[in-house]
Order: sequence, then structure tokens, then C-alpha cells
Amino acid sequence: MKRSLNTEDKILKAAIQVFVKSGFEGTSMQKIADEAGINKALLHYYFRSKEKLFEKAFANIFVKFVPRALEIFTSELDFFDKIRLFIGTYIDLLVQNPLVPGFILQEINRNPDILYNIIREAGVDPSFFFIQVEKEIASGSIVAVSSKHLFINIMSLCIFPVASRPLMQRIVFNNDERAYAIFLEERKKEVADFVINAIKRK
Amino acid sequence: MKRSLNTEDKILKAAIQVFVKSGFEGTSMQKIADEAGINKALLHYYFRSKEKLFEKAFANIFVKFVPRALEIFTSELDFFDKIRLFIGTYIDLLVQNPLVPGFILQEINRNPDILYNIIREAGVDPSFFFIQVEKEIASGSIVAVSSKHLFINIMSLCIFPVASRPLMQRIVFNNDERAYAIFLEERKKEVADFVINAIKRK
DNA sequence: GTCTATATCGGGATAGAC
DNA sequence: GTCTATCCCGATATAGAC
Repeated sequence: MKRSLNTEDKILKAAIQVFVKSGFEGTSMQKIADEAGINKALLHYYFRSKEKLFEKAFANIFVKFVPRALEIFTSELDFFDKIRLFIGTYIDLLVQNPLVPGFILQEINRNPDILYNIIREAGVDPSFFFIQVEKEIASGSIVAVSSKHLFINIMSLCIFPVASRPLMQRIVFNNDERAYAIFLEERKKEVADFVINAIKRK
Repeated sequence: MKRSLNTEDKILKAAIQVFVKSGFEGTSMQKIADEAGINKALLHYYFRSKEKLFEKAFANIFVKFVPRALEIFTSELDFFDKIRLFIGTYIDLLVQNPLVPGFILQEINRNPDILYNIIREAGVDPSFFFIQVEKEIASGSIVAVSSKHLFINIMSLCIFPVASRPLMQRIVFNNDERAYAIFLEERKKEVADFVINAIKRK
């Protein structure tokens, strides 16, 4: 399986793994070379510099986590079902990649400019969500909330508990790994209920 | 004002500033020395190593942002007023220190063990909040929610929008700084309404 | 395309003068 | 207590053999 990858892909895969774990500043080319099972010089042969290798790796990770999240809202489900489906799938995705949220937050704060090209190319656009919220308000199914606040509320409730796990697991669960894993699993239902309860017209 | 600080405090203050901006790995002792207006060797004279200086700096920042947040819930206000007050004050604190949330998330993921001593010494304990939630449920003023989920929901809604600002500002506000500043200001009311709406028994 | 060897630089840390 | 000079290592990056 891994054997079938060519060298370039093997390097990129290793780079993603190491960068996500240690961040740009905490990562050395040597560690990536070790992870890929090849020599340090080859990294430069394929990607010229650490900076350029990082850009490829970051873009690769980013598109898996940001635009994909929004796809669900383009479907034709009932709005509340869409919210439930989105939250469930997104929390799953995050739990399977627990280091990614912290990594992305770290790197966008270190260098916000990395987003410039990536967002343009990846075509991240939440307007589909905003339009639908306005429609739901007009039809009277939800109360008059700001669609932008609602969007960021949902994102916050999904992402932050994963990004802050080392801290929250300790202060709320006495650092019990399993308890926090169960807690995150519960959140798929809990967060959806919370959001829907907050906006549903009764 | 800055003149009145002794050298040790001057160094610590400079270290906090640089570490928060660039993280542990992205910070060099030289940058801290420059920021403090003194020589590199003096850092080692006062703090022995980068690691030890970082620990002091991190603990210093941490206690300003985590335990202090919980103090509000020990007051004697009405529960909903407490929630409003907490969210308003906390978002203010975060907006005034916009790099801190990302910094803390970054460092706890890099090295979760730094929390070990700090949390013990700082005495971070949200149980006061949990108890009060249980009481409110018993008295029938709010619906039966999990107090732990509620706690982390509130934290998420306050912290994440600040920590993810470079990203969210771009995809939701076309990178308009002022619009995002206004948005964060609005959130003091918006988030409180959202939370209370989600839990209030009607 | 892949390796070893090496150039060059910047980092943390210490010695020692004042 | 504060400085300059220096040590030593690890980092990025390149040269050149195979």
C-alpha cells in the first residue's frame, strides 16, 4: 500500500504527519525524512525548501477539513436534519484527526497569509448556508438569528472541544482519556440538540 | 512605568509578549532579549534556560485567562445574569488579548504536561458551575442539559471565534478587520441569547 | 533519482571581564 | 548584575558522486 506511493507522495504524506504533530517551527526536515524513510536531500530535490513543502502539506490538510465541511449544506435535506448530519459527520472527522484543529489554528495565527491562495483555489464559500438560514427565518421555522453568528457558533461547538482537549480533559474529566472520548461521542447528539433548541421556533 | 520594573520582571514581560506572538518553537532567546532591551546572557542568568523561562511565562498567562474566568460563577447573581455577565466579560478579555487563545491551544497540544503543575497550583475548578446547573435543572428554570456539555459549549462559543479569527474573518467577512471587530462585539449579546434560549424552560 | 559529504547559519548556553 | 566573546550543536540547503 505505502509501497505503491511514489517518492513525492511518500514525502508529502510524511510531511503532513510530522507538521500536524509538531507545527512548522517545531518540525525539522530530518524528522520528515526519517518518517518518509528517505534521505534529507531528497526533500529539497522534490520541494526545494521547507517553506514550499509546508505550503503543499498545509493546503492538502486544509481542503480536507474546511470546504468539505460545507458540502453537507448543499444537500436537499430538511434544515434541522442537515444540522444534525453536519455536526455528526464533522465531529467524527475531527475526532479521527484530533491534532488537525490545533494545527490549523496555530498556523493561521503564525502566518495568516498562507490562507490567501488556498482559500481562493479551494473555493470556500459558506453563502449557501447563509441563504438557507434566511429562508428558514422567513418561513418561520426558526427564530430571527444572525446567520453568521449561527455559522460560527456551530463551528465553535464542533471544533473547540477537540482543539482544547488536553486542557478540557484535565480540568473537567481529571485527565480521563476514555471519559473524554465518550464525551466527544455524546456531543454529536448534544450539540445538535443544543443548537436546534436555541433557534427552533416553538 | 516600564523603567520601574526590575530586570527580572522586564525579561518576563518581554518573554510573555514574544512567546504569545510566536509560540515556544518560533521564539528565540535573542528576540526576547531584544524586546527586553538587554543582553541574551542575562536571560540565562535570571532563568537558566529557555524552557524554564517559558514555564514562568506560560503560567503567568494561563492564570489570567483560565481560573479568572470561573470566578464570576461564584457570585450571587441570578443564573441567567451570571451567564450574560460571564460571556460579556470573557469575550472582552479575549478581544483585548487576541493572540492568547491560539497561543494556549498551541502550547497545550505541543506539550500537554506543562498543564500538570500549573492547574494544581492555580486551582482551576469548574465544579461550582456544575453544581449550580444541577440546581437550576432541579428547580425547573432550565431544561435537563449535561452541565459538562454546557460548560464546554459556553467556552467554545467565547474562545473559538477569537482563536480562529484569521480564518473566519476571511471566509465569512472577506477579510474585513472592522467588520469582524463589530461581529465580536455583537457576540457578547448574541452568544448569551443563544445559550439561554437553548436551555431555558419555556 | 538517490545517496554522502559539506557549507553556512542561527540557536541555546556558558566563560570570564568589568 | 551586566556585558562581550565563544562554544557547540542542530538546522536548512547545496554539491557532487553514483
